[in-house]
Amino acid sequence: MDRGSLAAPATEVAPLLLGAHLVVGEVVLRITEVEAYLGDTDPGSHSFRGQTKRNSTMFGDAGHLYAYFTYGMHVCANVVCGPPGSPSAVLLRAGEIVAGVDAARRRRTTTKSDVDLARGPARLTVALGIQLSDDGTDLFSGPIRLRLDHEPVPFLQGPRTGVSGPGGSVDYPWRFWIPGNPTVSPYKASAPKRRAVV
DNA sequence: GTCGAGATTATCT
DNA sequence: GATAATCTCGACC
Repeated sequence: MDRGSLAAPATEVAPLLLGAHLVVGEVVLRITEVEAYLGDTDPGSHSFRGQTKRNSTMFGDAGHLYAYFTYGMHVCANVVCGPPGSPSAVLLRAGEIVAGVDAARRRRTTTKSDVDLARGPARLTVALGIQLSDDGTDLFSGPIRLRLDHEPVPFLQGPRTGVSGPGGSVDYPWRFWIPGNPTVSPYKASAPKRRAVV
């Protein structure tokens, strides 16, 4: 697999990234959860509203890193995919540190367990040391490297829970994750215990 | 473990 | 001035 593998719709690239390794310095992350963003189809995407200076990277060539600030405090990392002109990307939501745990944990002192080191989009970037200045980095020649030489892994896919309402479901949050992995986001549909009504 | 509210800043209208 | 692809902390079960 190489850069060409990323020149496909985000919904097809997303499962390819599951189980892939992202190498940043001495830290190696195994991707366990991603989310596909098709800019011209998903209203939730930054690019849906048109190209701006911030998301211009997402309009560029596949195989580049799209990093952006969110909520002022956090950085999220995406892998740009699809052919040029298609503002699609895959958001890295969660991962598992398989090497360089020390370096990752050093950056995230608030985190206790190794599992929590990269459980979450913003946490992931902190653990890897990805900054806003890394936006546009080539994932095949830059300091941040994406390795797609892994074996295919089983994965699950599903829309956001609770949005299955008829007519009102304009949301298309294509989420892909590796089932059974502890690093996958815990906050999903969680059925309310038996507390009072919501 | 699960639920609810606050924090904080770059970017866009 | 309003918004946002989130995280953390405290409280409850």
